[in-house]
Amino acid sequence: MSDKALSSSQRAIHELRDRIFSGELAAGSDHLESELADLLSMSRTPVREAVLTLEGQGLLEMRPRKGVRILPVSPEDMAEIYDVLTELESHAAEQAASAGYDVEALSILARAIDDMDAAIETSDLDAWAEADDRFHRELVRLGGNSRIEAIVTMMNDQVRRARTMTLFIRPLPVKSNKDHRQVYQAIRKGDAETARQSHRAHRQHAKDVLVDLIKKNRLHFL
Amino acid sequence: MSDKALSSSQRAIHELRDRIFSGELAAGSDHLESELADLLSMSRTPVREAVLTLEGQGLLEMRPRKGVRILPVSPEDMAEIYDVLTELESHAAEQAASAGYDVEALSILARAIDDMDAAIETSDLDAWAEADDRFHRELVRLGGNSRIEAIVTMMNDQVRRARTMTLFIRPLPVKSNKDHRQVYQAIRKGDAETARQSHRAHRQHAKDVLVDLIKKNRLHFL
DNA sequence: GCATTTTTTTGAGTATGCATTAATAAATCC
DNA sequence: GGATTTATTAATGCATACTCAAAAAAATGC
Repeated sequence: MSDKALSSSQRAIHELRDRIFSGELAAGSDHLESELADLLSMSRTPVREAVLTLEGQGLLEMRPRKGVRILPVSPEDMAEIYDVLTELESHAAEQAASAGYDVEALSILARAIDDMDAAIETSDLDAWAEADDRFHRELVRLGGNSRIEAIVTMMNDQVRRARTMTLFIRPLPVKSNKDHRQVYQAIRKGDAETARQSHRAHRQHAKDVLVDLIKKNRLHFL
Repeated sequence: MSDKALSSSQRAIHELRDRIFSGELAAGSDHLESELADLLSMSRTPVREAVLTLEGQGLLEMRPRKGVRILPVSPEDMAEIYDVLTELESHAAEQAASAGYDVEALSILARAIDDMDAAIETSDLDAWAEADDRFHRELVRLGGNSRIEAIVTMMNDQVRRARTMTLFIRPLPVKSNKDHRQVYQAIRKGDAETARQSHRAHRQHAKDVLVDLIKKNRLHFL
């Protein structure tokens, strides 16, 4: 409906991203430019442009003569990424708390928390993941720093496959929503320092759980 | 000596970056792809590739039919960027402190601090800026997170022009080195929390000074 | 003289072809 | 037979040309 007037480059970016996230283009696999061009039924030019863009986002790597490599994510990468997310999201939480938003402005956040609770009730992991993602995205948006938004989006993209994989092996995130509520309350009260530290602790814990999970399950390159 | 075997795309990236930093390609100015291609004596293809890359780094923006726009940096942008730098560098400081580096491993840091002192003695602002940059780069490197390194580099590039401009209007950073030494000492002692908070305070202060300076001097778009 | 339509221009997006050079295979030498 | 050189292949990097749509200019109508 909307990609009617989408350029080939743009289409290439989206289609490649989708295929990377779905695993159709597997982590660690190599692909010639011409192969990708054939796959997407376009010439090499827009494919090259898309690849260049995605390389900048850390999703793949151009290796002259060896093809485009879909970057795998090691446990070390996960740790790096979660540290970045921890720092930047906590800052966003702090800023959001300082901004003095009213209840109305925080409704998306509240909704996401409720949805997570509901999802856990019904053990609907996909719904939980979606709501969790919504919570974090909105939190960062409320932080009001467009660069942080962009970086966080990038980092999340980099771990998307890993998160999908682990979603069904990890323990049910029953406790997690207590953290979310705490962050929410702190923001509502305008308590910047508590918002910051609660979210920081929340994220650090998530990092530990995930990295551990990946190591334990020998998912060394996702 | 080194750009002997450099591809046109790579050359385009470097030359465009240099011209953006020098101001030869002025902030806010628009340039057709063909114009840039002529400027660099190459075809549009490698120029487009370079432009795409630099767009990903936040240095310019492609606006179809209107040309490539060199992105200006507003005081709000500066604030955003410094907040990112503050969070990520403090984390690096914390990690560096936790890593248990010995004196030898911290020598570059120590050297940079000494050089800043010397530069202030002789009021050599360029030397001071260079050493300051060296200090921050090394600190981030010691933090051991490659993504943080990349992001910090990107953010620094985005404010490079602004920093050059303000270097000669800002007050002599005489006090600044006390902060640096404090961070250094904390890292040496392995005191992660102090390292983190000292650097955080240092960066936050730097942000306030710079943003204020830019506003006061009406340098609204650098 | 202003608004609206038509024409022209021009710049970006894409396909294509070719030159270059790295990687692979073949051939030669010891 | 193994190692080294030479020949072949093939993927990339780049230039070029073409298409199409947007913007500017010109022409027309009122």
